Amino acid sequence: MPLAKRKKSAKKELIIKKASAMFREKGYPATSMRDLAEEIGLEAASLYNHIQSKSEMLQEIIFRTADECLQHLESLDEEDTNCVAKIESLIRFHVRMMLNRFDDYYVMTNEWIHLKEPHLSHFTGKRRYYVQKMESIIEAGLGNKTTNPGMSYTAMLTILAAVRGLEFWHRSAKKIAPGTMEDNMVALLISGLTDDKVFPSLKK
Amino acid sequence: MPLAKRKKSAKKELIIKKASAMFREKGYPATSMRDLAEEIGLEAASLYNHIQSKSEMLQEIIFRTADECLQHLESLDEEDTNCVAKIESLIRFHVRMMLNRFDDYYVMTNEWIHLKEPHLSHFTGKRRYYVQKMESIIEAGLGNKTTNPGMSYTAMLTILAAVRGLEFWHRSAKKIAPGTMEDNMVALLISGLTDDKVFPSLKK
DNA sequence: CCTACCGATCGGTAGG
DNA sequence: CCTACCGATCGGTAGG
Repeated sequence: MPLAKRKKSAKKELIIKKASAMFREKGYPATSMRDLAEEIGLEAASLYNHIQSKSEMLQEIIFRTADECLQHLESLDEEDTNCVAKIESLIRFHVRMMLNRFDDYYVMTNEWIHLKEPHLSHFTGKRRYYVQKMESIIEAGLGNKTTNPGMSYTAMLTILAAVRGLEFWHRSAKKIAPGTMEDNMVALLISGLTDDKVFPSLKK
Repeated sequence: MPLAKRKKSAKKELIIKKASAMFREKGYPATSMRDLAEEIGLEAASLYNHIQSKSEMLQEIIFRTADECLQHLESLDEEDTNCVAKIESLIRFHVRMMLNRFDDYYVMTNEWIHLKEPHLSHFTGKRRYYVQKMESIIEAGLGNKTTNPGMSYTAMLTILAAVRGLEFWHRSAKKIAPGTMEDNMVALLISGLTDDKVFPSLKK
């Protein structure tokens, strides 16, 4: 790729990165292209030399991040570890995404409603696929004779929600170290799934 | 109160209820007063005979709901049940708020960022008070010799986040009944807190 | 990459 | 409760 094109592409990445931070901070509809341009040091009109539109940026942020999650899920399939280990891997992956890729992950989980069709359906379709697969991994971990109906669904929702809730920890003074937080989440959520009082049939 | 005033106040409540539903569905900044007016069957200008401004509606929705949560927390103090029962009561209260008062609860937890000062600080102050009190209840439930640092904080975050995550269940086909969902959440989150492998010192 | 500008839409007001 | 309208701001384009 010629130098000029590589530079332009690098600038596009910078713009999208700043956009992700602002979408996270103020929400997509409340972020104006003029705010974004100022943050970067351009006039608003100049942004359009690098990006197509505001909505295109939202799409890029969300689908890139979603595809990373899907890729991790597929890679889990190829491992031959037991199901509890797979659930732990899922928790750790999402916690790390939330910590290391805070803006992108937050925008994906909170701003996807502002996608326009057909991208909105495209996203919800991918998400439906992801959560179903995740639920089936949890279900396999619980064994055949689960006591409560819909518990694998509840657990899947709770894990994803718990990670999303780390937003408040991220915003706060952060008295707890990232590694400790990750371990705490695993302990709390896995122990709930491996507690014999709730799930007497769990295969350890 | 004279009849005319009572009627006007009832219409205000109707407007705020519709506003809550729209703020939840599309987000506060993406909801226009013209959309809201159309939903109710008025011209946009006529809304201002009943409400002061768009932001005033957001404030009313959020602070009313927040005060209900605070009131429940204070009432917990007066009970002399043990700490695990208090945690269970907290979980059940929030799950029910999420189910029965979906729009208001969702707007409070997701749209508070769009409050203007001084209301924004007012809200974050109340929330800080709430979560600290909630954390101290959980900490008391864990006993003095908790194994992991910051576990009561993690548990508090996880409980609140898990309830917020019920949004996806609410949007979905709802194969699981509300009562079952509530029981599942309690089982999953409480068992995590009462698991001797994680918390050997828990006072039951 | 900027100046200049477009049509559309926003929250809200005046006046009846 | 409506008509008519305000200034501000939005995403985006033309033309250089």
